[in-house]
Amino acid sequence: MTGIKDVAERAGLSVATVSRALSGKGNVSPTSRERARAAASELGFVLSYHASSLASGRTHNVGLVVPSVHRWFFSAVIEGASAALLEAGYDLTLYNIGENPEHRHSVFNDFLLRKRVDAVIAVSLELSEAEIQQLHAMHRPIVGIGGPLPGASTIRIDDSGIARKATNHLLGLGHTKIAHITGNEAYDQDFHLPGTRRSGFEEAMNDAGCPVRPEWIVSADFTIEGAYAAARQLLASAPDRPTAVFAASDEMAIGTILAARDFGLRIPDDLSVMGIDGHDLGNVLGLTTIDQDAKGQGALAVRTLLGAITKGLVLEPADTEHPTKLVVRSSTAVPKAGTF
Amino acid sequence: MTGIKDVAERAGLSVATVSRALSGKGNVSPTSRERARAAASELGFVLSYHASSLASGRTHNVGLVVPSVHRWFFSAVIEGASAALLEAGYDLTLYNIGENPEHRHSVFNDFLLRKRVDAVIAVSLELSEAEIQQLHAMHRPIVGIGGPLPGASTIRIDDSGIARKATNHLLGLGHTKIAHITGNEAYDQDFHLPGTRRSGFEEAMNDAGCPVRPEWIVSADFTIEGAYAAARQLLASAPDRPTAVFAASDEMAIGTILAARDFGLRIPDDLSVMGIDGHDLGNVLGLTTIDQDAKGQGALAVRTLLGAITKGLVLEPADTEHPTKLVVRSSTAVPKAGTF
DNA sequence: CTTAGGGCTGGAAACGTTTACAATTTTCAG
DNA sequence: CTGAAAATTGTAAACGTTTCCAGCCCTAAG
Repeated sequence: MTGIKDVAERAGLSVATVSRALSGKGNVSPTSRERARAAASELGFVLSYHASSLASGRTHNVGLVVPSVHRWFFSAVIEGASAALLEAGYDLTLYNIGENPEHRHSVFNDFLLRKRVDAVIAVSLELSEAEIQQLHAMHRPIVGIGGPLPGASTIRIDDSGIARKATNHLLGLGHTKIAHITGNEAYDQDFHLPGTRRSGFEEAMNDAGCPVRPEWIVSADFTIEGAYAAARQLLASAPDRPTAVFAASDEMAIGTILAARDFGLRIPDDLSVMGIDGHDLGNVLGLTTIDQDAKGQGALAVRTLLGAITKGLVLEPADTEHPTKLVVRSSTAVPKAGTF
Repeated sequence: MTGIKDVAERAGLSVATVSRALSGKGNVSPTSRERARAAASELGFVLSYHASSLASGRTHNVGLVVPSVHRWFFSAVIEGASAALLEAGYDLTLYNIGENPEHRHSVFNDFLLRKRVDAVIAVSLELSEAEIQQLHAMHRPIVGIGGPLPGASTIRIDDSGIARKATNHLLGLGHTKIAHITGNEAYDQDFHLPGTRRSGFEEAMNDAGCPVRPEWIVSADFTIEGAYAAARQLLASAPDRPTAVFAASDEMAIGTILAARDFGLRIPDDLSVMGIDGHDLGNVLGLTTIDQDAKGQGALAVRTLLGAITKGLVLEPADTEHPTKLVVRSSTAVPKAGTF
């Protein structure tokens, strides 16, 4: 394997100068820089990042911790972060926590501490005190997406506000009998995200003077499958059925649409449905939603971190609110006159 | 930061012995091992993987190259591989090629050559000669999933066989007017996967003496959205419509189901639909499919690689066929008597 | 004509491990 | 008990960079 020594020899320079020339740090004369570059490319030299990391303390590697890969939000964040990192020449190390508590434990207690990453992005993770400790023990910048993360910068959307916005969209169309599909306890513990969106929903309803009917608030696990089951129950009681459903995520809205079809309910004629997210499927299904640009959030997290890393700054905790956008499609409409 | 020296000092041993004790390699007396362990945990010592990698040449890190994260197959492979790697104490570095040709180029020409990974898993990537060269230039074991990869071990399913199996399932129910949704040219260039499945379909049809109608073979891009559009065209011609659709992937089958619903076609009464994959949504939609256990394939790839790495063997190219399973749900049925 | 200061360069000391090698101790068959 | 082989241990040399430091040359101000 050709090392930096070979390059130095070939270029007729010292190892130190070659290192400076190739990394772009420090002062090197244009002549030397060019000679180093030429020699390196002739030899097909590529840096050993282990050696480089060991000597410099920079790893050019960012850790991304997610609870799941296949769920829409996380895969979108991964794609956004991945592209941004690739452009910056950084590696992305993926830690998928999954359901297994042991995996979760080892990620926080072993993997992240190995000094392999320059920074960490944690997505939608509710962390225990101990886990937060471990994160900060790395002494690396951290950005949290989609949830609070004490002591770290976070990127989030205005959950309460968009829930109100969504609810108001339905109210504005004339709906009053609106059901809400929220997350279940597990998620609320983690994050309060379902709770926050639910509050937004309730506030908007109250402001409009519409009663919130407890039996029309059902919970699911944020997946299509889960919401499908929940929506079936909700929609089963034919005599008194909501005219609109606001789901706390697009995946749950999709589950609702599928369930509605099982009952022969046409959308939006018999039932208006909307969600929150900007899921790719939304387009096909004509789902009205609030796009939260998950890819953009991933990319923003990367930019935030890289900025801090290259400037060598300590990232002071800041809370960035990511913009969202109401996307009206065909799953919501004015309620049919005389619907119950 | 506490290093191995501190541990050695505290344990009253030499650095070498501590290293051997903690890594489990070489002979160490039980007493010393225990003392080393104790000292390490008291000090909260964690190995610097950079230093370790530099000295040993082992990175405890596997690279995973995928064309996309959000599509079902890839996210499933990622989850399978991720869990297996986590258990083995390995990091997973994700290279998401995406659509951008520049990203693709830099992954093969920069990232992978940085000697940062012990092995590489390439998923469903059609590689140019040059890219294959680059891969092998790493001198690291490689496993390909879901497609041929010259000179490397591959894990694949019997595409032709399962296409025949799927088609036979429909034929067995009594269908003769069967359409097929295949991948488009881009994918066939890459991979011949759509072509192979399509051949399987045609063979089964021919064996059964059923005509294959060219206008009933439509292509899409393997996504729900793409297949939705394609299926709408296919199903638009009401007077002469197939009674069953076999899609080359579950996502395309789902797109078909959504399109069918737009036309008021009931499934399976008016139209039987089946796919290939084992997509999570299949359960909700009652989709009959052939489960290819993508997670399992990811995990198998990891086990294959790790076996080779730990034994220090060169991985001789082998082709492993992963088993698949026909899952009959409610999207396929005997065709209605008298349907055209 | 001095001299301070800055650009450029090379030597060599890190960075924190692993591991070859040699030295020492233990084990055990004869 | 003896010697050979095996087990255990420590010393020190890698691993391939980055970066501190000192030296040199050159410019420009005084």
